[in-house]
Amino acid sequence: MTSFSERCYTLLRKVPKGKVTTYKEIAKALHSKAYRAVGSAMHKNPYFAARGWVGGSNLKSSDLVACHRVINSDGSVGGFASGQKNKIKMLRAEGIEIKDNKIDLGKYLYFF
DNA sequence: CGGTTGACCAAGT
DNA sequence: GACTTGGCCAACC
Repeated sequence: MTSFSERCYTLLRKVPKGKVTTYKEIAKALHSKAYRAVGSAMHKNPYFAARGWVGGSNLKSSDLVACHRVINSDGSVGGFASGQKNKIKMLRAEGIEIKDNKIDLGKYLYFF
C-alpha cells in the first residue's frame, strides 16, 4: 500500500495530540502539490477516527488517523465527513482553541 | 484513456 | 464577508 492516500495517513499519524497540520503542509511534506488529493484521501479514509472517537472507541488509536487535526492553510477548520461541528469539538477536546472556526496556526501548527 | 469530482489554494471581484 | 476563476493533483468511472 504505497498509494498517495496511504502516505497521507502515515504522515498524519506523526502529528501529536494538541497540534494540527494543513492540507498544504501534508502535500509539501510529500513533495507534491496535491492539496486537493489530500482532502480527498481524508474524506475516503478507512481509518476514520471519528467513528471510534465519539461512539465508544472500538478501535485502537494507533490504528486510526487523526483526520480532525488537518485544517485549511488559512487556519479555518475546513470540512469534515461527519460535520465540521464535530471536528471542532474533537479539536477543543485536545486543548486546541478555536475562534470563529479559525485556529491559531502560530501556536498549534505541527512542523514535520 | 478522457472526463468528472473534491474535507484545497490563491487571487480577484 | 461572500462569491467566481483558474490552477493543482489523485482517485474513480
